[in-house]
This record gives sequence, C-alpha cells and structure tokens, in this order.
Amino acid sequence: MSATIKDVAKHANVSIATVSRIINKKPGFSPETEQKVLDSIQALGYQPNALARGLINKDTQTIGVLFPAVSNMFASEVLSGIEEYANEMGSSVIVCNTAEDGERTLKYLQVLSEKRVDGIIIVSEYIKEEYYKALSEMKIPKVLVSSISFEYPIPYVKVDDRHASFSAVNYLIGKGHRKIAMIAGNSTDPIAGVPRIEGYMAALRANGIEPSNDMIIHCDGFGHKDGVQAMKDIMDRDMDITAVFASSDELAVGAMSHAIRHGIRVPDDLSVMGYDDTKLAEMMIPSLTTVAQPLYEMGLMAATMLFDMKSSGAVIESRIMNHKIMERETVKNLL
Amino acid sequence: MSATIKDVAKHANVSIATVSRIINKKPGFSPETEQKVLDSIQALGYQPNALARGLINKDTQTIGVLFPAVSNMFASEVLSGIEEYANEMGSSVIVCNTAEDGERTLKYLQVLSEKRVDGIIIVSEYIKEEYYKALSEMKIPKVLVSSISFEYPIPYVKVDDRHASFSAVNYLIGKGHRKIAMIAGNSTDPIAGVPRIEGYMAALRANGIEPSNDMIIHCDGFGHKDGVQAMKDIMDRDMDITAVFASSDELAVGAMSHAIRHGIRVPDDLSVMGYDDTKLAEMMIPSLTTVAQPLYEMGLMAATMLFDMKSSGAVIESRIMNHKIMERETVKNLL
DNA sequence: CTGAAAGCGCTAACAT
DNA sequence: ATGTTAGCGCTTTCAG
Repeated sequence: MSATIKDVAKHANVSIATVSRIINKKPGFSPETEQKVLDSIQALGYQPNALARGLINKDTQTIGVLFPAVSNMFASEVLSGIEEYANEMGSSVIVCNTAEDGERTLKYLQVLSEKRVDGIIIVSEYIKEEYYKALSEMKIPKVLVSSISFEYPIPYVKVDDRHASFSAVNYLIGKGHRKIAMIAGNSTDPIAGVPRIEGYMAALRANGIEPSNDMIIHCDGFGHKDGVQAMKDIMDRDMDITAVFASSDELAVGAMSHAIRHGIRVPDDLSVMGYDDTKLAEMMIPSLTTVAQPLYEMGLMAATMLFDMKSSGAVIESRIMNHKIMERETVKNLL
Repeated sequence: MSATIKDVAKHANVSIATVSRIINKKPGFSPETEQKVLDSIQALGYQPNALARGLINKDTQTIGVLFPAVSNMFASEVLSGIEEYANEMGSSVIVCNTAEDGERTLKYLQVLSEKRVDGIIIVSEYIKEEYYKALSEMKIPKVLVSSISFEYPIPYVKVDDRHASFSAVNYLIGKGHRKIAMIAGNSTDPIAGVPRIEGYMAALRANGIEPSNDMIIHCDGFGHKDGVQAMKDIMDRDMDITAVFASSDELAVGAMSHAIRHGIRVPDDLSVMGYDDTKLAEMMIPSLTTVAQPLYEMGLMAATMLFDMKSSGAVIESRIMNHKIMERETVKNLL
C-alpha cells in the first residue's frame, strides 16, 4: 500500500502529529522540520488519505448531484456549472442518474448519505415525500435546480417559468402571431409543465386572445420524439396556426423536424419557439428562437448556494434567474 | 450526529461485532438477534459510514471519470453508460472536467488518488507522461475510452478510427462522390485527428483518387464553431467538391449550417457526413448521415472492464467496438 | 516547537 | 453465537 503519515513521520524522524500539522499548515513547527517533512513526503510519494480525514473532519469534500437523465444538453450544461464551482472549492461531484425512478432515487440518496457527502443538488426533479424524508435526515445543505418544492423548505434556483413562458408567447404575439399552439410536454409536471402552460394562457389573454385547450398538445415527456409526435398531432388535426411554442428545445426541434419533412417551411409557413436555450438551439438549422434559461450559471449558482450554506450553516434564500428571449431564425415577423 | 454502530449495539444489547456481522451478512448470528438488531437500526435510523468502511476495506465503491469537457452530447452519452454500469455494481461516479488543462488534470488525479477511488476511466484524452506517472502510482485499474496510449499499457475501448473514417469516405464514394473534402478537426490530435485523416486518404486511394492536402481543412477543435469556420474556408476557396466528411457531428453540423445559410442545399448541392452519431445527428434537419460510435455502449463497456479488472486483479484486453454507417438524409446518391 | 495518546466508525481476527 | 480488541490513517487535545 501507499505510504501513510506514520511512514512519513518515521522517515523524517518526527511524530505523526508534526507531520499532520505541516500537511494542514496548522501553526506549530519550525521551518527546518517543515523542510525535513516535506522532503520525506516527496521521497515516499505520500498522499493523505481522504477517507481517514473525512472520518475525523466530518467533511468529505464531495457533493452529490441528482439528475433525471444525464445524456441531454440540459443536464450536461447544468452539471458543467456545478462541476466548475465545486472544483474551485476543492470538492468533487458524484453524479447520480435517477432515471426518474423512485426506488433508484432513494437508493442514491442512501448511498450519498452513507458516503457522507457535504451537500446535495437535485436537478429537475419533483421532491416526493419519501425523498424529503431521506433528505432531511441527512443534516446537510441541499438545493434544487430548475425545480421547486411547495411542500418542503428547500432553496432552489430556477427561472420564473410562468413568466418566461409568458414572455415567449408575448414575443410571438408581438410579431403578429395570434394563432399559437403550445406543445406542453408532460403537462402534469408541476415545474416544467403546468407553469409554462399558465404563462402561455396568460399571455394570450393579456392580448385579448382566448386560449383554447385544443391548441395545447400534451406529451409524455420533453424529448425530441415527443416533439415529433406532437407536430404529427397538430398536422393531423389540420390546426389553423401560425406559430407553435414548445416547452423545451428538444420538443421544438422535434416539431420542426416533422413539419419541415412534410413540406412546411420554418419560419415562412410556421414559426417555432423553444424553451431552455441549450446548445442544440443555436446549432439547429434554422437556428431556434427560444427563451433562454442560463443553464450553466444556474449550475454555478446552485453550487455557490450549497457551499454558502455549508459554511454559514444557515439556509440561504432561493434565486430566480433571469430568462431571456433569444431571437434567432425560427420566428417570422407577420407585421 | 447520526447514530453509529455503537449506538445500535447498545440499543440492541449486543456487541458492535454482532451488529457488524448482521449488517454485512457475515455468518455468525441467530435469527433472534438479527431481528433485534434490525429493529434497533430501524429505530435509530442508523446508516453505516462509508468512510470508516472504506478505510478498512480499501474499497470505496467509487470510481472517477475524466472528461475534456462535460457539456456536449459525446461526453454525456459516454457518461450515461458508465454511470449505468457503475450503479449496477453499487458504485458511485465522480465526474472530473479536465478542460483539457494539464494542471487541472493532474490536480484531479491527485484528488481521486487521495479519495482512494477504486478505478479511473479517462475519456477522449491523450495520456501525457505526467498523467501516466500519477496514474501508475495509484495501483488501481484504469481504462481509456475513445482514446489510446501508444506509450503506456492502459487498456482502452474505442472504435477503429482509421477504419471508421475509411468506411465513411468509402460510403461517400460508393454514392458516386469523388471530390470529397475533409474537415479534420484538430489534426494534431493523435486519436480523433490523425487516424481519421489517414482513413480518409486511404479510402480515396483505394478508389483510385489521389488525395490533395488542399481538401483537408484543419481546425482548432471539433466543435460547432470550428465546423462553421471550416465551411467558410471551403467556400472562400471556392472548392470544387460534391461532399464533405467531418471528424465529428458538431463539425458537420456547423459546416452544414454555414453552407445552408449561404444558399447551398444539403444534400442536393453538397453532401455532408459526420462522425460520432450523437443525438444531435438524428435531431438535425436534414438528419445527419454519420458514422456511429456506440457511445453509450462504450461507456458501459469501459465500466465493465474496469470492474472486471478490479475483481480479477488482472489487466484486461482492450476492445475495438464496431462502428456503423448511419444512413440518413445528408448524402445524395450521385449514381 | 514537538510528542504521546485518544479517538473518528468500522471490520476482522481472536477469544469465549 | 457472541464479545473483546486491535487496528485502518488521520486530527486533535494535552503535556512537556
């Protein structure tokens, strides 16, 4: 096995306490012994054992992050922000793919608890009672990203979905669109579903347009396939619209894809607007006009809040991040 | 603090050894005591401390994964595969974003070493001498994904890039294309650069076409921007081509994007082929014909190899995964 | 400035 | 079947 603090102490002819002080830069040693010990550390290739340290310090320099899925642009951009800040703070991040499965989530929570992580970030997940129970048993900071809990007091960082959705639809209306369908994703989703539909309806009403339930397409999820399916629906029903607003970029892209394949030109025949502003939106052809959530910054912010809570011991207040309309090429100006 | 094994022992009126046996299902206890202890565990909400365990067992149930960047489809699909298998094996995965930075990589290696991870997977990175030095000091399994080291004996899982590239270009030629440019990405990259260029040239030669260096566009990296820039180059030079083969999907998409914006129709005026088969390829409009690397499976395989090495103690052999031409919509049949 | 010794929470002999 | 005890590698009083 690799060298331990004992080996170093022996090699340098000092006590392990002295070595420990030097490693941790705690006062109480002379420059000479320091050099001696440093040399020994070098010579032996000593590396402190983080487990032993964590056991005593109650501080593992590790945080856990839960995602419903890791392989999509949304998750990876948020993760990127979290990782960046954690790294700056000298912490590692354990990724957990819950696959939106309750048991799997609980199991992960259990593991993170046993590993004594310093904090937990939960992305895009609704907090069920069992989760909260497990979560609150571990007395560590936690923060939600792109999610919110109405029942439980967990700070979150998200955009105002209702408002963002309102802005998007309002933008569309500002461009002269009045017949706007919405691809709502999973409309039972309390975070990404409901508020965005509300925003859509509110924007319509604010502009004197009475929303129709027929114009809201409900899907299983927020993925590309769902978008394709939704557009198929729209076309099958021969819906009379000039624009469609989707609850996610993937949804929008899937919809565009189906439409274009069937001879509908975007934006000439149909305007499309997405939600999220993942990298996909700008890579698309035509590039997708969408409402941006600052994904990377949200990850960064969540991590910042987590570490702030860790050091202050207090619960920090939630943050509503600014959304922004990213004007690109998929919305036609009708005026 | 949370309950320890001692608390459980006291509560159940047994010794900690007995509790330990029961937790770990090691023989040597009666059903009655088992129930008693289980009840106490329940009552106290006891959770074994993974740090203390790891300290003794020399087994942390944690692996580390290094990526040059986390926020792209390539990385996230590989990660997804790794996470899946690790989870099945009861391990957690720590993600490390090296940002292609030597110091940062070394620092991460150091951290993973101190945390005593059970193994390390390195994705899409060239192994520098300093990395190998750090890596070999930790006596744990490591495997490379989509990379290879010629100098050092680290098992890898990748596709045969030269062959895959050959197949792609050969496919293009089979469709009647003879004037084919290549967007090579970073052509100094020993893994994703050089072999793919070689494959391109070999395919050309095998079909009696003499490759021209002018037709190979060198970029900084493999991203979307690089693709846009490359196509700008191609168009500025008024290159006489019917098809372009790119070293990554993002490159291909960027190129398509620029071309289409400038009135070039894909595939009518220009055929485009990518490399990787990330989800981006199928979401693109028109969907991108590309050579597929089984990203998720590669992650899964790498993790499998890692755990196999861990349990067998032996170094396992590398795997060349099958690539596959994904015929979609961006290649025109000229015949 | 330095060392001895007591744990952190757990596992694994070694008793009984 | 169960308990005692010695560590795992480290930090931290408490002495000197």
